Amino acid sequence: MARASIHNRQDSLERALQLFWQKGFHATSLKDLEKALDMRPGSIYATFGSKDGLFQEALERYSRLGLVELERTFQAYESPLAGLAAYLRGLGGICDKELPSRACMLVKSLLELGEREQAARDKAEELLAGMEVLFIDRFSAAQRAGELNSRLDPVLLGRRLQAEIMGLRAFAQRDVDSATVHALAEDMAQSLEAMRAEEVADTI
Amino acid sequence: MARASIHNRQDSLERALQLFWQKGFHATSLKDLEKALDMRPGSIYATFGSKDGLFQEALERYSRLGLVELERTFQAYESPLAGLAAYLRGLGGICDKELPSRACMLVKSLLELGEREQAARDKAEELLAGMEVLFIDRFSAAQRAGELNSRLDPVLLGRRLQAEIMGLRAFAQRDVDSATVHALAEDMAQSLEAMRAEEVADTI
DNA sequence: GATAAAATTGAGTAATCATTCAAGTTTATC
DNA sequence: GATAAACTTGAATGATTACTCAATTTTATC
Repeated sequence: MARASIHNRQDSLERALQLFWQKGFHATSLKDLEKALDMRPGSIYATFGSKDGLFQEALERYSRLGLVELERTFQAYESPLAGLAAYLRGLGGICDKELPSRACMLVKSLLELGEREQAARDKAEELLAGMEVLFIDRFSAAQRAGELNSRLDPVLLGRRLQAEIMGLRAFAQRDVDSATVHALAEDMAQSLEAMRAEEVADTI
Repeated sequence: MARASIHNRQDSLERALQLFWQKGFHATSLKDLEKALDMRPGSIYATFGSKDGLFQEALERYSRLGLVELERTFQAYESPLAGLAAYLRGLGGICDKELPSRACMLVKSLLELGEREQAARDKAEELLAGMEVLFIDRFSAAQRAGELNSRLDPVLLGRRLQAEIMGLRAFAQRDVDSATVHALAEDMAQSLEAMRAEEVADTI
């Protein structure tokens, strides 16, 4: 029948993801991808269709893995607010990890891509919207659990948290000490925890 | 003697700035610049040296104009804290303005540029550091004026504000309503104002 | 108007870009 | 081992990239 793919598709995609995350869409050439994937142009195009298509698949993979880690963090904490704070504190250590970039790949893409890469741009938008929903859900859960004053707006809080994370990670892209980013994340986490209602709200 | 430059240097630089801010460094081609500046390659290179050099000058202009607006906002308010809050609220209207991009050009550059554009990257870093200093100064002034609890760290607050602004503007780059960004900025401004010490601290 | 300095032009460079496809290689099934 | 399907190869494509430079045009001064 057929020849088994010597290059695992997921593995190739992961390598492409690392490269795109580090260098961005425009600065990543097909030559770079050929080297990173150890594949010749024909194979790359047969497998992924186009540079643009490969990039979009990389975006989806990035987002999927990010969501998994997010959910995993949430599940480790019974309190929704504690889960969100823990996620922020985890991001404080982003400089200590060996990552292709400290900035979020979705944000990098959102800021880099223009009309000529509309499809990929839309993809990044869509995936960011998905993340936003998750944050909002957590704040809603916190509210249901009585952790949060019922007058606060989970939608606003979710968006604010997303903006805060975007900012933290963009800031971390600067040439700054790990300790600085840790302190920043800790400060953000404390702001979040300060929203915790002192007493569980009475349900009349 | 000489022929007077028909293209005002500042004017050309402004056009280049608009283009670079909108499309980023890599996606802006010399063809694009030729059209926007109405200059032929020879003139561009005689005037600015290289695409990279032109970009760095554009970065500097962007930062200079940004700093002017920042200082102007601060001077309009006697209270440092009120000035910072007003700047944040002003950013809430960023979607209503016709700008090349809602995201900060320095942040876009920081996230886009790699080792191959090290000089421009360093320039963006340096200019961001300059902005950070301004924010820190304002928080220090607020502390001296007794607006801020003396136990708070102006350095941390300044960095946090910069991260928050980076986040707000990156978020505003998403396909969101103007009202959403206004609400986000208002929320951030209120957080800032909530730091105001209720009473002026006693100077023992 | 002659001269010279400065500014501009635009065709041309070599390199790189994403992409294609005919030919070759590998593998599964008979 | 023959067949066929799947996969890989890599030279070639035409477009685009940043950049150069000899020739030209413009302007200031005399």
